[in-house]
Order: sequence, then C-alpha cells, then structure tokens
Amino acid sequence: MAKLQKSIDKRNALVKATIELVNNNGFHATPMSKIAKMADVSPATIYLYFENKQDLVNQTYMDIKAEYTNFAFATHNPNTPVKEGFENIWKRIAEFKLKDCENAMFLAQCDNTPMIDESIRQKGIKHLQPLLDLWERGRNEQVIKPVSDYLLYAYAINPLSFLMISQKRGALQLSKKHIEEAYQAAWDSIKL
Amino acid sequence: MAKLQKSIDKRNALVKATIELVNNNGFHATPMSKIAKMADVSPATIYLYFENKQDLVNQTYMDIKAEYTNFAFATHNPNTPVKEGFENIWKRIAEFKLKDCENAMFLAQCDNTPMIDESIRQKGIKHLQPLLDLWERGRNEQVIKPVSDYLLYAYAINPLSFLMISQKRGALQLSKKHIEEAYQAAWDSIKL
DNA sequence: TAAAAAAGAATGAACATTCATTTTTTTAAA
DNA sequence: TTTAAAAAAATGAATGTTCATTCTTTTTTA
Repeated sequence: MAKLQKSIDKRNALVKATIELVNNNGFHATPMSKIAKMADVSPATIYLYFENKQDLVNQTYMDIKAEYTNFAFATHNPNTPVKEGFENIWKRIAEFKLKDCENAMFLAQCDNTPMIDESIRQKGIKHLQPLLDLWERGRNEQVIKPVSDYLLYAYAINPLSFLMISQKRGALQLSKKHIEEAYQAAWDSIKL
Repeated sequence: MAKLQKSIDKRNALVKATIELVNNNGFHATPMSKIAKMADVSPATIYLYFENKQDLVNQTYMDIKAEYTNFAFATHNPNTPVKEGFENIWKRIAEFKLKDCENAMFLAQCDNTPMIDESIRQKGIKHLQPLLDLWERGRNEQVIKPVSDYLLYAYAINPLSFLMISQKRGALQLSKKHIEEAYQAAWDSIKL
C-alpha cells in the first residue's frame, strides 16, 4: 500500500538520521529534535514509531546488525573448506565495513560504549553463528588454532573496526593492497 | 605543602570519579553533580580545577594516557632485538589493560567515540613513538611485515582492547594461558 | 464523516555553569 | 605565640538552557 510504504519510508528516515547524528555527536549529544528535523518529521511523530529514544537506538542497532550479517554471510556456503570459507566471509565483512562505513561506525560505537541495552547487544551477537560454526570446524580439522571464539574474533575480525575508524578519521585510506595485507594478518593470526 | 597536597588529592579524586562514572554511563550520562558527589566535593569546586566538563574529560584522558604509556615502556630497551622488544612491550600493555582495567576502559571509550576533542587524541598518539620506532627497525631488519603502522597496531595491539572489554562485561576471564595465546596471535599476525 | 497519523507547542525534569556567601588558610602585627 | 584582617578556596543554592516526552489541535486517509 502507499500508506504502509509511507510509514516505512518515515521509519527508515528516522533510523538513517539517528545513525548519522549519533556517529558524529554520540548518543546523548543527539537530541530527538535534531533527529526529527533531519528526518523531516515532527518530534512527536518519532513516538508513533518508537517507544522512546532508547528504543529508537536499540532498534537502529538491531536493524543495522541484521543488515551487516546478512551481507557478510550472503555468499557463504557451509560446505566449502575452512580456509576458503573464512576468506570469503572475511572479505565480505571488510567490504561492508569499508564501503558501508556509516552503518559500520554506528555498530562500532554501540559495541564500545554503554549506549545500547546489554540484552540487545547479546541478541546481536547470535547473528554471527555461521562464523562461529566455521571456526569450530576449523579447530576440529586442525586448520585453526585451538583457542576460544573471543580470541579468534579479537584477532581475525575486530581489527577491521579499528582500521575503519582510522579511515573515517582520515588517518589513512585503505586500498585493495591494504585489504589484502589485512586479510593476511588476520589469517596468519588464527591459522595453525 | 599540606596545602598543595590537598589540592592534588582533590583533583585526583575528581579524575577518578570521572573515570568510574564515564565507564559505567558514558560521557553525556555523567552529570557534573554526580562526579562532585563521588569526589566528595561541591559541584562548584570542580570549576576551580577544570575549565568545564570537556576540559575535565580531556585532562583525564591525557593523565591516563601518560600513565598507560609510561607503564608500557618502563622496561623497554631500544637496543634489544626486535622480537624480544616487541614481546616485552606487548606484555606490559597486556598487563596494564587487564589489571588496570578501569583506566584502560576509559581510554578505549575515548578512542572509540567523539567524546574527546580530536586535537587531544592526536597528542595522545605521540606517546606511542617507542613502539613505532621498534616496528620501523623490525621492517628494516625484515623481521616484521612491510606494512603500515596502522595495520600493525590494528592486529598487534588493538585486539587487547576488545579482549579487555569482553572481560569487563564478564564474557570471559583471561588467564595466563589466554594471554600467551593472544601474544602468539599478535606476533603471528605481524612477523615475517 | 470517522479514524488514524502527524504536527507544533507546552511541560517538567535534568543539567552545566555561575553567583553570593561561608569557611579555611595565609599573612603579619602585636 | 596569638590574633585578626585579608586572601583564597570551597560551598549550596540559583540561573538559564536544553531536552525527552506528552498534550491538544490539525491534517490526512479510509
């Protein structure tokens, strides 16, 4: 329906405005009034779509997290060899983080501050299951070091967030070559 | 003087309270009134020691950053072999991040959000010079991969922040063995 | 024309900062 | 050493602003 579509557009505009403003100013320095203005909507209208500010941010987080993991695993096939599967997922994640920088920045901020309800963050983690499954297989096949998922994540995935933030700040510009170097470092850190 | 000492004590109490409250609630959800209360001081008194809230946080950041790098490089000798030197610095950093968790959490939050003035963060980075020098030597001696400092930092150092945050959240408890595994991953990711 | 959606203005709480006093410390004269 | 005036430090209570949220009215949709 045109009706329903309009609602979806408005909700999306609110989510988008939230991401941009929170990225640049942080959660608490982002007033509802500014979000409303950027989304071309009255402040009161936000409350037709979201319970309150916390809910708006929680939902934004969940939306983006889902989009992120959908993208990351879209081309994943659980039957490919571990090394190949990892390279594929890693490069999809890298592509998302570096191309869809706004969204990725928002996730990073959520994951590094107390701005999101902890229960919501916990839910977000579950989306990573396909990667954890791959690692489990890798450990069994003695292709990947027998260490915890946290450690693997810390070395294989998390560094991308740091590189992304650095790029956003203008500290460096990541070329194809850099991505390849980063992938090598990631794989070297977890392979057996 | 007893006089001067008292002032220093008060300033320290304010800095300490700032760290604890910002760690748990974030910058903007930490009112000056609460900082004052926790430091056993009137809100007005804060303004005798700091220009305003932003200045309080900036100074807190600089204080802790200096403490952090002093600790990290305290036992560093620029003449030791690269591998050995790196292991030493890495383990000092790990010790700081995991034992002096409150301070390290605060730095992580500052580095991952827009809460600190960018110019202040830039200054903080300079403290890392001894590590960058070591890497430069490592690249020359072909002991370390010929990649940028950012990449080396992203893989060799930054993962510790992730592990620290995870530990703080209770997601895992890092034992001696985990630290050793993490060190191996760090070294594997950057060694040639 | 009734119901739903949206709007702008109003409300009340929270907060950073300042102000007017009070308390403490310093100074130096007795 | 004691004392009291001056200076400095500290305080609690205001101030004015900002903001999330709600209320009442208007506009749009069915």
